[in-house]
Amino acid sequence: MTLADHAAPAPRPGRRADAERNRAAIIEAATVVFAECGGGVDVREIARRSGVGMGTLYRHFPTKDELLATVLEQQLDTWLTDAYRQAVATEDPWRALTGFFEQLLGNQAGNRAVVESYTATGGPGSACVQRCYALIDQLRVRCADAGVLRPGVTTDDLFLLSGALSQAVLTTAESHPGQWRRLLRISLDGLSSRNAEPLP
Amino acid sequence: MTLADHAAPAPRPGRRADAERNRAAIIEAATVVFAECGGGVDVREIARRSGVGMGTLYRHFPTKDELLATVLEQQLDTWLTDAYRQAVATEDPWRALTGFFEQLLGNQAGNRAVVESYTATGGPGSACVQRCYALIDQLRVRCADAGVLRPGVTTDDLFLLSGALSQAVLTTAESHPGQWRRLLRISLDGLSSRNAEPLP
Amino acid sequence: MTLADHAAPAPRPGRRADAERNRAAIIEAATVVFAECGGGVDVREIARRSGVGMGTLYRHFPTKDELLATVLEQQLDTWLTDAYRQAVATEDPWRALTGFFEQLLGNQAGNRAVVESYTATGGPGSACVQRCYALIDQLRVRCADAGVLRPGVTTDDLFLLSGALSQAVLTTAESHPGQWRRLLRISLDGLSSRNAEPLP
Amino acid sequence: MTLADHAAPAPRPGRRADAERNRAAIIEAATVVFAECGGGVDVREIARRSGVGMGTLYRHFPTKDELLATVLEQQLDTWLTDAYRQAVATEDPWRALTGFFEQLLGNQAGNRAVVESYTATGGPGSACVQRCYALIDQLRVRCADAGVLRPGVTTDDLFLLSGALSQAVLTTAESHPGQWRRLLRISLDGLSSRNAEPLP
DNA sequence: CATGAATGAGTATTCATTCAT
DNA sequence: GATGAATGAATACTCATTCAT
Repeated sequence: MTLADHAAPAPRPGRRADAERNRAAIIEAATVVFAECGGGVDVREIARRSGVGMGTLYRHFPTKDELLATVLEQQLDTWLTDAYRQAVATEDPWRALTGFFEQLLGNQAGNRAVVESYTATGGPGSACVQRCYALIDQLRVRCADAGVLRPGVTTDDLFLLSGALSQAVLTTAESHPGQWRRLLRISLDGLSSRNAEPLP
Repeated sequence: MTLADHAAPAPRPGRRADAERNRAAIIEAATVVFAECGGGVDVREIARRSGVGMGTLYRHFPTKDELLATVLEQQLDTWLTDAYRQAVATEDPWRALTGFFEQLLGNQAGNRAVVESYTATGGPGSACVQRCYALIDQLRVRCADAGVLRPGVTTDDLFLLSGALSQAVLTTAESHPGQWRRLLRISLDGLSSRNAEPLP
Repeated sequence: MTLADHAAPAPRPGRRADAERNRAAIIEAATVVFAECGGGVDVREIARRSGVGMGTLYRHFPTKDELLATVLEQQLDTWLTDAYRQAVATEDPWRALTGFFEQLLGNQAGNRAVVESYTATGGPGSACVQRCYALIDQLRVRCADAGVLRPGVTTDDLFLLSGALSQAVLTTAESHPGQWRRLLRISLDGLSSRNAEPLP
Repeated sequence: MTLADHAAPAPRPGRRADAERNRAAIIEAATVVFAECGGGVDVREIARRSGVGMGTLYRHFPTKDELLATVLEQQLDTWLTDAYRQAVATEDPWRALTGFFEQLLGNQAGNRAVVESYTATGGPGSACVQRCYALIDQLRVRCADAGVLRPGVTTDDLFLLSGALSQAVLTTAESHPGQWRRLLRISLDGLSSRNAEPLP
């Protein structure tokens, strides 16, 4: 898997320029609106902020859910790409893992819809979740090979941790921004090989 | 603070018996329904399962939110009472803290509305949150005094952790029940005084 | 089968008076509106003319289709009852059959929705269609026993004829009202035993 | 009136060839789609099956109704031409009339839009209806002159009969294909001079 | 006081038609 | 001329809350 596979906005050939611009406007507006208001917002609000009519919106995304999914996937994808880029550039396996979490979570601050989707299904859609899972798995293996990871820790554990922490990120987004970093540090310390007790 | 302050149903004087019975029935039904379906359920479903009419329901709780809050408060109150009872009965401060989390989270397994409320406001309502916060504070102090708690850990940290973990409880309720215990163990290990690095 | 089974408006016990009044108002308005505009009308129009809110309408009829079906059934039921009453009171079997058709079709003049439903499914709903079918069957047997009916004519034939003629009733409702009676007469004459050639 | 007047596609001079080809493609697709799905189909479906864009479709037919009318006219025109050809080739006036109906109705089997249009306006559009009416009139006169037609039967009667029977054709298209022929036979027998009673 | 019927603004989605490319 | 993207009013249905019985 390479970075380029996901970072590009995927310009479809033979597509009219303004259509592509509208599609982008819709996604951009939806990203903001979903993040601010959660998945329950009125579709009209998104259309309004996109500057397009309802029909246009529904031409590009045949369902509100599809739009939501697209936004979530793209959002998470961007974050994953950023986080992964930094992780591979980091020599120390443990720092790579730590940095990955920090970056991924830092991006989610205040994004209601993403966290909601974690709540509902355990992930915003299989394609993207799988990628996230795969990345975490890579990082876990590096740490395990280096002997810095607590024995018995699974990728599932790390993945679940990311979900739980994104909840914390959201909860504290307004009242105590940044407090989640303390929780992250605590959890990661619990994951270090210095804690050798078997997990339940 | 004593247990009795909160555990009793607070019988209001001059209240007809059947009114009290209705109120109890509403809360009982709402507890089940909110837990199963989340805060988004139709109020009618609650009225139906309570066996009372809509008017009665709205006489006791002028708003859906008020009913939700009441249910959450009572729910959490019960759990806190249980958890606290066990905590005070436990000599070892660390075990007391551990047991408290375990019991509190174990109760939340599958309760959609409670976790949702953590998501939305950072807590299910001030009165109850304060009590929870106070209990956690007591447990933290005991651990800190005994020197078993990582230095610098605040009550806010522990409280936020409880919220994050309830998210994990819910996420895995159906697919991987019990996996949250591993996360709890990891986090708590990160809280032990064996990890002495300062938190961010 | 007796007349009373269907003619009564079926007052449900324990039902609030105004609810029943509303239900009646809705059906009445819907009957008019569906007849005038066909099944495609906006539900709001029916609510408006009923003098009730949308919610009330949907409380009584959970679906537009259900309302439409109810109206059609009741409409047809009333007509059937009228037509049947006259038929049984008529000694001569052939006149009974003739009168039945005449009365049934005469009622349908200008009712768009009823004819539409015949178009779509071959009948406005099984319960009522079955009754209609059964009545026609009775009349057919009487005629056949009396030897006045063309041999080989089935109830299906008569039933289909009624549908085809209701189409004619509607078509000519405004431009040539009453012309359908000529068609009815022609068809019925073709059904008399004076025409003995076998049907295809 | 000759056949050639109507059967030809009326090539408009100064028209580019591909425009004419598009127009033909649209009509062809629309014919199929309207027949299958009725007049309520989405115009897009027709554009899709035509292989042309919406703009092209609306350039040729400024309105959906206009397209529908065109299709119906051409459709009926073709059928009429066929039916007429056979009618003039038939010596016996009664057989000519009978064959005309049979052929016309046989073509309509399963064509939703045509029957719908009969329902709505009493005919698919004046030009074509007039031709149909004229043909029926010719056949009626032949029969009347030969003394095989029931006295008093008008062209209006026959025309209305054709509409009523097309309803029957559609109704039974799927469940009892061919049953309409029995009804046709019955009605035509009612039209024979053997039935001499005056019509209402 | 209990009941549950009534309310009506709000929501996602469709489709005939127009217009920029 | 052709294309198909954009438009936006229209439509069926929901649900928190009120109020007549």
